[in-house]
Amino acid sequence: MNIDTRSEFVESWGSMGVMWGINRSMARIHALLLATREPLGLEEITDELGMSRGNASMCLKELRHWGVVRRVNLTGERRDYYIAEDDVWSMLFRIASERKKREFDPALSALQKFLTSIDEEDELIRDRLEELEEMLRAMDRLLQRFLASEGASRGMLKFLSAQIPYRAKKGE
Amino acid sequence: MNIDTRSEFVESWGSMGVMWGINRSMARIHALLLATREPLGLEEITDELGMSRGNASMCLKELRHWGVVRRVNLTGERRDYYIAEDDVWSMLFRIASERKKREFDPALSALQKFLTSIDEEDELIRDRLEELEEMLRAMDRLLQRFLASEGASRGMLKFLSAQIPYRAKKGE
DNA sequence: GCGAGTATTCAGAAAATACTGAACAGCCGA
DNA sequence: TCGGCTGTTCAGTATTTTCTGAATACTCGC
Repeated sequence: MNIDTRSEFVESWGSMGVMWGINRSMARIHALLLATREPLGLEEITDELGMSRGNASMCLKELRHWGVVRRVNLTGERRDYYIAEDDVWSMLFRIASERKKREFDPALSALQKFLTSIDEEDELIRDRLEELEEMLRAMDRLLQRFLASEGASRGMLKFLSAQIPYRAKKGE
Repeated sequence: MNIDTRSEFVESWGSMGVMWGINRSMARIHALLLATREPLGLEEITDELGMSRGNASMCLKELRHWGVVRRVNLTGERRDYYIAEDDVWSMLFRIASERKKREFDPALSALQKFLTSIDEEDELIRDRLEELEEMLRAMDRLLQRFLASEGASRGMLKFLSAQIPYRAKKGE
């Protein structure tokens, strides 16, 4: 295993974490565990990633809370060790659900409420906001469906992807 | 038009902006313009939203850059006025494309590169990362397709949404 | 109960991000 | 050319988010 490509993976996973709304440290720890066969102790993690024990401890707590990291006890060892769950998707789904609920849903209902209060003659505003509302509602239904069942969505994703003919990206 | 429901819309749109990676001020200005028939001047915006001229000016610049706000000149007026483009989706698409390129694509290719460097016997790691890679690749293709054509994607979204039988949300 | 080794917490430090407002620039009419 | 009005910029400030590390808590063998 090439250690450079591994740390490249760890770092870019860290950056992408932001996309899902989790912070860099958490995402880096998660990536490190994903990429490592042996359970890692707190110290190995802080050494490898250069972060404080406190931060690592809190991140691991949260990662366990999301259900993507598990604490294991090695026989004859007092220290705690951590491994990644094989199931990476569950995290993404839970986080996505959470954010939808916190950010998307309130915006959609505020829009719907506002729509009912627009004056009759205000066609320009009404039209464009109705269009917007329709699209958001469509997205809402899709998300609801998609997030409701992890297993089904995995299958759906693979299926949909298979339907799309190959199309080279720029530069390939 | 009810002014309270309007400002509720403006504020929650501001919060949702974070989801798309745009900051609160930008999203609030955008929402205000979306919800207003008449072109607004800088001062009206800063008054209504309680922000500084400097901040508003920079946000408007960026909103114009994304192509969702247009500057108009009222005859006989020296000041600049701003209106929202009717097309709200274009912003979401462009921002999504940008973020995919900046955050998603590098993570996927780092993962792919790392996969090629995993030792033969490392089945556990290889298996789970291959699974992950497959899903990300599927997502990549979908996004590529979806983001490639705004018009087609709108249609697709509406169509897919129409396919989903109605399902009440909790509490409805 | 004590001490060594480890984990957790959290107040404060540091870093990242967003915002302000004063200085400056551009424009126009007098 | 000057003065008034408006827009833009950006150095500095405020706010938010993240991280650190010392204090504390826990656990186990003695």
